[in-house]
Amino acid sequence: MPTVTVPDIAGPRGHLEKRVSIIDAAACVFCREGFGGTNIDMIAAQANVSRQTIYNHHGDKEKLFRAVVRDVTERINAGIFETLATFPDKPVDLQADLSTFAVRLMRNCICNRDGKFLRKLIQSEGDRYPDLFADWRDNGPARVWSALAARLARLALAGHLELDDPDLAARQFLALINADLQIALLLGDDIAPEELARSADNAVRTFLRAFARRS
Amino acid sequence: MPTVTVPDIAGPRGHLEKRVSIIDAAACVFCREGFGGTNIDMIAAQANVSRQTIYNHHGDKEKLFRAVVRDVTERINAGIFETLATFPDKPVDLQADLSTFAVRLMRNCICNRDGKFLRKLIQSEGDRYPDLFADWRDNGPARVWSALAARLARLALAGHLELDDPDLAARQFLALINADLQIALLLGDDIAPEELARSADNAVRTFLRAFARRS
DNA sequence: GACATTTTGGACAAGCCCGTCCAAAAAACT
DNA sequence: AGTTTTTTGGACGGGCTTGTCCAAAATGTC
Repeated sequence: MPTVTVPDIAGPRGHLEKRVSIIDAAACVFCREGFGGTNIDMIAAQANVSRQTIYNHHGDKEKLFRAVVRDVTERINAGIFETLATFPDKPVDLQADLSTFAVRLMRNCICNRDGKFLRKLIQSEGDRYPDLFADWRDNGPARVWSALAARLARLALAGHLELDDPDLAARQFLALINADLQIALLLGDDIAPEELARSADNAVRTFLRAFARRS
Repeated sequence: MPTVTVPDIAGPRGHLEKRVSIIDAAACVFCREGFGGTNIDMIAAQANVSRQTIYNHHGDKEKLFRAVVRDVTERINAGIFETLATFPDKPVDLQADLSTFAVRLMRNCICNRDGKFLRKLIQSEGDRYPDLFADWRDNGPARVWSALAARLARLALAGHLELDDPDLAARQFLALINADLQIALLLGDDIAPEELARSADNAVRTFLRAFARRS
């Protein structure tokens, strides 16, 4: 009986190393070329692996794609909540503390490779594979917003902010952070650290103009 | 000598009707499927035209794509500046006037089919055809920002706003407008008018909290 | 060193799609 | 009606890609 290499979630028992190397390379190529523009040979070359090995591990172009998406979304979600944990609950200098927090959020979650990939993928393949992103759609942004909203509400309770609607404030905080970077993000350029800092500073200044407690 | 149908900008003298019908259908399909995922037969079917006719008119898949992009960007730019002309220079009720202006901007320029298409295309094919969007990149957002900034500066001069940096304010105005709609825009959902109005209202309220002249 | 598992590279069939050619039909024009 | 232009549909070659098969090589395990 031919040992069919079942692409289980746990993996057969093949070398994990190759497995992740393939997913990594696939993410890279899929992101650059899109699903339709990618062919397996590109991925094989990028991963330094024979084409057959890819089929052994993942069985199918679409299955591979799904595996990549799962991988990326998980990593992104983890990164976001990790960064949210560094929110300045006891701020010394509200402007400065929120600003560095914003920079962290951008750097770790939005401007990095995974963030770029997810945005691109959701927009280009979102309607073709609705189920693929359904999970992210339901559990991604909404949970981030409410987590951030909770932190902002605490700041309001502590007397630092004046908020009517913490959820709205959270969304607007994130929107302002993106204000100066939208085109760069759209075009996929990378962003210099100073630019990032400047943009976060602008965002937080406006945010506080709107929501800081009037003295 | 075989009359080579040159795909000049002015068109040979073939039926304009077919010409635009093709470009329209192509925009539709390219938007849905991406460049790589589109095949000419889909476009032919959608346009009720034989495949050969498409080749007669536009000669090439890539040329057709470029024509579509040119078409869409032109229409978008025109729409934006048309809408910018309706900016409330003499506001009666600042909140209400800016809010309806924001709604117009969203409806006419960002949430419509062309807006969706351009965003999707820039993100998915932006790096493969850099020259295609170079024009938009240089003349699109920057000019919109400065036009909007000029309008905001006028409001400031008239005593309605307090602005340090009108350009920054313009970017942040646009960012706030998008705050509540980001996911819907990313996923390509259409947005109910009431939702649009509510979101514009939220954005303008926060914008004015930050920038309205302190009484 | 012997055995089991994985990986490799290359060959291969099947399918898809682009772009071309062509002759017949339709439409537009005079 | 007669002529010119455009459109149509179908056939076709060539290229590329996916996924499979297989035997040889590499790698790891006991």
